[in-house]
Amino acid sequence: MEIPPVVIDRLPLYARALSMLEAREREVVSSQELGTRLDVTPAQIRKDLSYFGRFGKQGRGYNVRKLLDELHRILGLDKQWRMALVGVGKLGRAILDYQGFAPQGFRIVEAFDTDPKRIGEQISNLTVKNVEDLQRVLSQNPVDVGIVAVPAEIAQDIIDALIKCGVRAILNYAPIATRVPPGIQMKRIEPVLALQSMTYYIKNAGRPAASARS
Amino acid sequence: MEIPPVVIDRLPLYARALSMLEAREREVVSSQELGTRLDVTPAQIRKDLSYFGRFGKQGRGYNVRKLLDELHRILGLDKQWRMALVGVGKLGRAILDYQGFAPQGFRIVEAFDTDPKRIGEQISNLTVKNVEDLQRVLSQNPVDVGIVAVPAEIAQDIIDALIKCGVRAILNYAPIATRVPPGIQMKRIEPVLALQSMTYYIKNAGRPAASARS
DNA sequence: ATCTGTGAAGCACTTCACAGCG
DNA sequence: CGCTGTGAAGTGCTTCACAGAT
Repeated sequence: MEIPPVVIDRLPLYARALSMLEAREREVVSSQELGTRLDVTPAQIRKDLSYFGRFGKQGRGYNVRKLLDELHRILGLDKQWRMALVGVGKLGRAILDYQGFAPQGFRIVEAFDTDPKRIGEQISNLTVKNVEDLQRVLSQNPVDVGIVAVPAEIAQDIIDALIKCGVRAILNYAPIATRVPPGIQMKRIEPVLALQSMTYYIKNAGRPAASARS
Repeated sequence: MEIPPVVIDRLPLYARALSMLEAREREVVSSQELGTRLDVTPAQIRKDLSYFGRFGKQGRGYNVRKLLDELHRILGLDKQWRMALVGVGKLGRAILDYQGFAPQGFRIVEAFDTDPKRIGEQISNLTVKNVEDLQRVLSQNPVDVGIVAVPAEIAQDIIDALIKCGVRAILNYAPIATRVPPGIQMKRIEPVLALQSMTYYIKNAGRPAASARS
């Protein structure tokens, strides 16, 4: 069955909410309650889950632990994922420092750059390697995901190189439209675009006066 | 007229591509070419633009400069936008350091934290202030946008406080579902969720063998 | 000849509403 | 009685296809 991409995008959201409930030792949750927490309609949640099976009990709701396990399995979150970072400028360093990936099973195991000043440098237990060695390094020790944190001008080349090395998913921080062949996943992280669409909605509201508002 | 939100989300993308073309002194571009660069169908681009007016010339295409100006006006990018950052941990510092906001007219003019060790610290020309003074500081000198880079546990409280201070748009880096009242814009930056949905598609492909691939 | 602007058709996603199970 | 699972209805977005402008 072909599952709508938006559904796949919501599953991690559900998984995260369930993790939180599990940490609080909640045993059961209804689509109603989950929906209120996540700002998603209960019908949406039930429909989304129904693409994958029947995980609930009528009259009761969903067993938190069981549903979380199912979602992890469905999303492939029951494995460790190896990632390579390309670009260790300011942004790249912040990504290496970020404590949010590892607890979810995403480990950065290689870091690359083009700048001779950075190559060889030790950051967060990794030695920065030359991008020219990307192919050699990754063919000996493949990774699943590439994280791109290079200037826009070279982002497409880096992405092409990563894909040649067998990377199947790319998390792209470079602010530019890039293309990947079919079958390769890519998601962009674009704070500026996010801001630029929000301004559309707030541009006419007028900044609140310096005095007002409680 | 009510414009589909997805349309608004694409406009900044068009604007960015046009900026690039303008920098290369391109005068005219067709929906066809723009679409190829951005991986959007030409019909989509024409339809999107048609919500706002008639900007093209039949048989020729769009004047790059003129269309870019129109998009800037439509999106409210012809102004400067004042932003306040809350949370100056590792992530917050990286955001303060980020060179991508200012050139697009987005300036971080205040930084707040709860940690006494950080309050008073000078980072990137800003003095970190106490979150308890948020209300006082922002009522004297309002900002348009709040950037939230605090731990998940306090993100909702911070968001509520920002909205009380007249902030109308929020860029949220905290990994948690939060709610905003109607009329307030919020976009989330969630690299982990992005990874967790991509794994669904690649989980069965099998990691390439250590030797293979050219 | 080329490329826009746009109704109409088509497709994808969401919500409804209720049968059926616990 | 409460809540799931799900066809069917409804909504919103995308693509088609072509009239019309240059």
